[in-house]
Amino acid sequence: MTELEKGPTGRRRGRGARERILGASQRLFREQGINRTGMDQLCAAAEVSKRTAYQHFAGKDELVTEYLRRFDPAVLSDIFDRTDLTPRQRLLAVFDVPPTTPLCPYIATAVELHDPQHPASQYARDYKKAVAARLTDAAREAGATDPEQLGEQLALLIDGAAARTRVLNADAFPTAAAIATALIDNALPATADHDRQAEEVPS
Amino acid sequence: MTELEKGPTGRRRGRGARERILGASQRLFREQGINRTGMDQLCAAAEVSKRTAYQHFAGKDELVTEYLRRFDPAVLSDIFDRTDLTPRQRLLAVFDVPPTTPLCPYIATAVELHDPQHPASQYARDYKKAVAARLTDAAREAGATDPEQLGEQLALLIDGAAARTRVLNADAFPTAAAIATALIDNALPATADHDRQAEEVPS
DNA sequence: TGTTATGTACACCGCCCTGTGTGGTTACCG
DNA sequence: CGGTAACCACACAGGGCGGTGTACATAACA
Repeated sequence: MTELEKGPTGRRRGRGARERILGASQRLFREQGINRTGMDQLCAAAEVSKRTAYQHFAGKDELVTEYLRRFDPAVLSDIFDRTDLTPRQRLLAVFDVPPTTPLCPYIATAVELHDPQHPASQYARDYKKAVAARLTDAAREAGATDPEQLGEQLALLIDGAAARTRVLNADAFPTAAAIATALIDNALPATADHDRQAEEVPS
Repeated sequence: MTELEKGPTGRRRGRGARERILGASQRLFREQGINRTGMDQLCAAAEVSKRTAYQHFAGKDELVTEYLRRFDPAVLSDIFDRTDLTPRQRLLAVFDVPPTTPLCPYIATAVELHDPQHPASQYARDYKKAVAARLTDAAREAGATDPEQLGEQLALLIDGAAARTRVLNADAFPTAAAIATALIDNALPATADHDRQAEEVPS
């Protein structure tokens, strides 16, 4: 269809440049990092002229910020909105990340930009707080004695697994899951048996 | 000064430009990040001519690698070599980091360089493994049922606290310490009481 | 004292970066 | 069919980057 209509240089013509730019950002920023990905390369990968890119985004900073906002649906919501899991299972499902994930882009972006006041860094903070809040909700739902503490602890485990996976080049999420199990079992003394039975027969 | 380095002929070398360069690296790389610190600025801060810097280090990559090697004595050894602490106290002392620490430079470097094969990234991996090994040793000394698991878990907590502190701009080490306490109490069922008493009267 | 390693001063190179100017082309929509 | 918004091609500015060339100064040692 329209994909086959190409210009002199083989680039796709037509509309939807913004989505192509953001798509290329997802791939390149994760694979190569933000600082090592130039706008030239990015525009080439998106099959978009440089001029068009700067008509959609005021600058690279704005593009980076917008790039970070496109993870939420896939990561946060998909796990927490599953109703087929018990609250306890939901708390643990966060650690069942497939090894395809290179690194939490929020941490990577915050480190690469190195400026806590950068809009993208602020968004990363907000996102991390939102995840902790979600975990706290699930912990409360599961009947934890101190839901806020457990939520914050599990959030730290996620970040620890992400950072350690990056540095060691080896999956650290199983270790985090083991810690999470111990913490949850400690925090849910009364309903632990019931929940563990529920895991055997999810529905 | 007392810092004497031998040349090919065994003679003393000069006035410590190398040390000044590495000192400036410690400050600037941590404060601004590696990618955002140019060699010009670095040499100016070290009060060293650019030419001299490139006579001591083949390139920025080599300087970065050497910069990473200068943390070991201050962080790793100082804590683990304290004999006035019980093994259990040593396992927890790692989380008593003063809030002056901006971020674990090993994680930051690995993320910034973004190349797992870079010598500095490899050294970061080695260092993280060494820390985990030290923790495992202490865990074994403390009589943990599975020292390797506990060591790896505590190492993950350290990295989690570091990463989270960076992203949230708030100290996450207390949370990590709380988790560590729970894990240690779980892993040291028999000797827990003895160790806790030993804390009251360290020597 | 003279020699040599060490360090200085500073201009300079080539590269890549973000970002723009200009003018032409294409797709959609009334 | 005509208008307009979106897009393209390409060159280029301006600056920072890592790294070098050249010529000179100094400190330590023989």
